[in-house]
Amino acid sequence: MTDLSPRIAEKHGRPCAAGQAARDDPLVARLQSFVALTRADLDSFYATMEAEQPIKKRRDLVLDGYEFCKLGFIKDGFAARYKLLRNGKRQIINFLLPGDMVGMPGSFLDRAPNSVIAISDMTLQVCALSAFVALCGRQPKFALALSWLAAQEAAIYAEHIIDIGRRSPLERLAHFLLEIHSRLNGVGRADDAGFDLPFTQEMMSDALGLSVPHLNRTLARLRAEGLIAVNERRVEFSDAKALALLAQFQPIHPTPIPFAADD
Amino acid sequence: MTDLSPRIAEKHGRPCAAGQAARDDPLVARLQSFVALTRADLDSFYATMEAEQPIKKRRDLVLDGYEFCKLGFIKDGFAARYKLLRNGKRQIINFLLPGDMVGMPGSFLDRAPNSVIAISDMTLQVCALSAFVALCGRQPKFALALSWLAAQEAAIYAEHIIDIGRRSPLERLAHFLLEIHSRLNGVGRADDAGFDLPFTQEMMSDALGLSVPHLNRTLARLRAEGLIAVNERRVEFSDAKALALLAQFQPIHPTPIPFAADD
DNA sequence: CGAAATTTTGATCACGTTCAACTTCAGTGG
DNA sequence: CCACTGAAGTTGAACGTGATCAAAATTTCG
Repeated sequence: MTDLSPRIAEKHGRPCAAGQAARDDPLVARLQSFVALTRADLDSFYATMEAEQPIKKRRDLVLDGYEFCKLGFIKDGFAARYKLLRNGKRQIINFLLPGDMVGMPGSFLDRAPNSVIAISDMTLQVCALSAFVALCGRQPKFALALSWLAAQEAAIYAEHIIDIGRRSPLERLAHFLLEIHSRLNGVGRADDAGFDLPFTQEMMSDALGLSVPHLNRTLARLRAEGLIAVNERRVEFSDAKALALLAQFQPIHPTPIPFAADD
Repeated sequence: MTDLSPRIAEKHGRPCAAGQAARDDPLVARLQSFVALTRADLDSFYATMEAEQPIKKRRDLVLDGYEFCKLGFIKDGFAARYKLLRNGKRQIINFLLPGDMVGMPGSFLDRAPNSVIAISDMTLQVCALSAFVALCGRQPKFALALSWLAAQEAAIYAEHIIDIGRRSPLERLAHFLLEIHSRLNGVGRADDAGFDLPFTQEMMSDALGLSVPHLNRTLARLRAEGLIAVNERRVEFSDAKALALLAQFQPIHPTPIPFAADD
């Protein structure tokens, strides 16, 4: 029904055009795990983008309570979605990594339900939500891709609820490290052995619902038990097997969009 | 681009056809808050449904770790999305109310990341994910609607993270009651004064990351402080103002899908 | 009605918070 | 080059909240 260019004949799950783009665009890398994108698709996608914005560390990207109607895709850098409470406590809901979306769920609601702050220098691709909607009208696969991304987001949040609600601090931290590693790995920002932690302990404690001292001790315990090794912000999984077992970690993999026959 | 029947001429945000359907279908009631649906739209939507399934209380709808590729829409009754951990603890991620979706996010991943169980008798409208995708190819507005629903889901999860992570048990329970009330109200299952609680205290404690005794005491405290009144499973908000202040509750309202000119 | 599930109450204790001090390190300007 | 500053990480001691376990009271349901 849509104008799928017949140029690509490959089977599902193994797209497609533009290995080029995939290499420098983490979002494309993510999308290609569940939807085939032709070069034409990518072109019309990039055409909806307004600009590639550089963002300074510590800049607020979204403000809790305000209307927000852009869609931002992180090309590089890190951010945190959080909420500040009356009592001064902060809960980090999620860390945003390359390939993640900034306007979700804020742009879909009358006002953003939380804030987003850059925790490193970033580069962002931005478009108006209405422009993306228009694109979806022409090519429904993008609307479906959006749903798929949103579902992944929800699945990640669900794990965070489980982390904070019922996992012990040790399991919680183990699960967190594995999750971040898995997500970074999915966009080519980590290797099998480990990754560079882009967060401070204060941020992690605010994400995991712990106090900073306790997070610190818990991290020390993971080290003491020989599960991880940390130096210079780099985390190595000394015993990935045991760590995954401790955390009961199940990686999140999207299923390909089940297009009927063609595609 | 899609066949929007010109039959309806009303302005945005105030749809449209089929007040009939809206009255008995909570999903339609929800959708109409952010997308205009013609009678033709509804017809093609209902046409993708396989069946209207009655479900018995305590039935498992989705099993953690198994592939699941249906989309279920709750017409009536209640369910809980949860995860069972090795240590026997259970975390309820979300309660599913009339108008909620069952296959989110399970059907979008290679395997469901959590289980869903019916906590009352239910009636469910079910379709294959692939059938819904096909519908979206013909009418992109449904794909967008799916994204909007997913974004709402994510926003609700985000609040749960904040609840469990950084709100005191009292604030947490207050927030929970207000959230459920607001969601029930949105599909015509509650009045301004209060609502019928369809959950046991054990379920609520598993949702809020508390022990049953502590949840019970916290509930008693809300009563003692004159914020709510409970009898026969019915919750009345004696002092809704104070309750919302205590919980820092901000209701979640979707913004209309920003279609360009027409529609 | 009887059995099972749910709600309520009580006593004890462990875990994680809080608060405080100290260390380490990177960046900056004198 | 070193002193200064502020941010981040580390360690310790005391306290309090909420878990745990147990049992009774109450309600629901087969």
